[in-house]
Amino acid sequence: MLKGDDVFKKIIAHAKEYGFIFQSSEIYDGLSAVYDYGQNGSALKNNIKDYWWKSMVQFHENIVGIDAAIFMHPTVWKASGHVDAFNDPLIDNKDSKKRYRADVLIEDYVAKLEEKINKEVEKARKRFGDSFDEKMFRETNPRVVANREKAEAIMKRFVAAMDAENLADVKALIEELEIACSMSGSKNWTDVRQFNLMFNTSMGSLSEGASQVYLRPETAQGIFVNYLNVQKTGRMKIPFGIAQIGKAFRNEIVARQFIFRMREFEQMEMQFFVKPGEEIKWYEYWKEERMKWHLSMGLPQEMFRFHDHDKLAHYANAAADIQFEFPFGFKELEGIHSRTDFDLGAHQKYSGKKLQYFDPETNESYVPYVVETSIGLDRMFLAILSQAFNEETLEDGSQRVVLNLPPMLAPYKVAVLPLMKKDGLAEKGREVMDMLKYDFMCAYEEKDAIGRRYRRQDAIGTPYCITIDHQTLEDNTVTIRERDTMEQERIHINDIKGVVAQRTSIVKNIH
RNA sequence: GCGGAAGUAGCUCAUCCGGUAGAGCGACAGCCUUCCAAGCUGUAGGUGGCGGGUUCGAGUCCCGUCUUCCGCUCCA
Repeated sequence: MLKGDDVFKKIIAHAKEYGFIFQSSEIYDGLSAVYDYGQNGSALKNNIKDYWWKSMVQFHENIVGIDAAIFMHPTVWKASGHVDAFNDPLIDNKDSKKRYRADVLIEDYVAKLEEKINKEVEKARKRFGDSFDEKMFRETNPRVVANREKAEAIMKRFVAAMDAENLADVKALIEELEIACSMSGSKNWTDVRQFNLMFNTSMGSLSEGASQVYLRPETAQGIFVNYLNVQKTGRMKIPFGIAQIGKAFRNEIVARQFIFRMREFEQMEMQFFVKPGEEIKWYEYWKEERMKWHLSMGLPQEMFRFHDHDKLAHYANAAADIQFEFPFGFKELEGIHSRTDFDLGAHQKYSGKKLQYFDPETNESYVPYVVETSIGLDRMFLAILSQAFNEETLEDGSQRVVLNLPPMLAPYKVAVLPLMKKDGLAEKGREVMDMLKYDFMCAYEEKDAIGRRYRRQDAIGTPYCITIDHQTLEDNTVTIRERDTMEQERIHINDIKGVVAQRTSIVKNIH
């Protein structure tokens, strides 16, 4: 992979120019942090999905796949903690650039008032000695009463403003109270904004009476709520896993870096259900397995590293990222988390349904522990694309831009190129095309010089080019050109299918 | 969100101090050519991101807005 500041820009430009990634709604000036996959991008993305799915589901007897809906019962997100944890009013100090939760600022202010009251009380206690009647003092001392009434008024107004979703009044309150940023001392605040991680929409055709539902911010909950369904109908025995690929939505405040952080994105997740006490063993197992998976695609080892989390989320007792060295640095690509029994436990509590597993060996029931592997499909796409993108200077001094994609992931596996249109070469090319197209994604091109067509295929990462020349008409042989080396060999038409299948197969990548 | 930069043809860019936009590549059609882009001919493609303002006249100056990139901030 190339490095440097310009490379990322080049990759983005290449992704657009060759039909991999377009900005969403581009003709309307685009929609921020939303992207569309074009003709080649969707093919590459599907191939990544396919490889992941096969690696997780097809190659593991004890892992099955599901496809849960994006809409889920609103209580799911209460149980998961998403509703409470990510619904905060935020405000920024313009001078220090420091971001605060508006509710915390106000509550801190109120806490200070209470401190004042308590100091007042303590002072009085010393002054009056044993005869001090605290209750009486609190109810009658003018300063205490004033502060308490002020605190109560503030909280009342704050709660009312929040209930009415009147964020302007929350800001007004902060300004009236002259709350200053603790870092800069500045009172120069931005507007208060509600940070809603989750997108919401209404279910039901009439807006009144319709219930609010969320677009899921992660796919995992679709697996958890189906845990019992799958376990029972699939007669699954612990340990077992449920995999899923699907869209998720997060209303990121700052979404950037191309498809690295998008508002609509796709996750490939597998939740592995294990016996309590064995979760760390499986956590270590999946960390290694997932790293092997990345390396199986031929991506260089030095571009990956583990990053263990020191600070754990509320649901986890161990967590690590697999980071990839993107053109803009090492960033999270995949997460492996030991989620304990937090999710199933929470759903058991909220739903009132028993989400347990009866272990015939020990003759006891328990809520399984969960080890999660969760990879961002779009990030994987970007990792592969940025790793594959290369600008080469050839021996003759000419340049070529090539995507050295793993052959099994390439949008087109093979391009069929008659050397010339005339002399029946085009017709022969069509025959070859018809022979191959049911087994492989094939491109066919007969326009322009052969060299130019090779370069076009290089630019979209087609690993093999079949060229039909005059000799083909005589002995039914063609040349097959390898993308990375540009070397050619002559093979019989009847062997093309086998050769391409062998060289682009997944099996080649499995150890 | 804050600060900086940018936005002109599909792509990369030009257009002097304001005078109604051009090139290369690419695309398309044809010619030539028996193996690694840039031979020949022709054609299409732009209300200069969008909206206002100043001006006789704005791609050019001013304001707003959208989008992208970079830095900071944030990120279950």
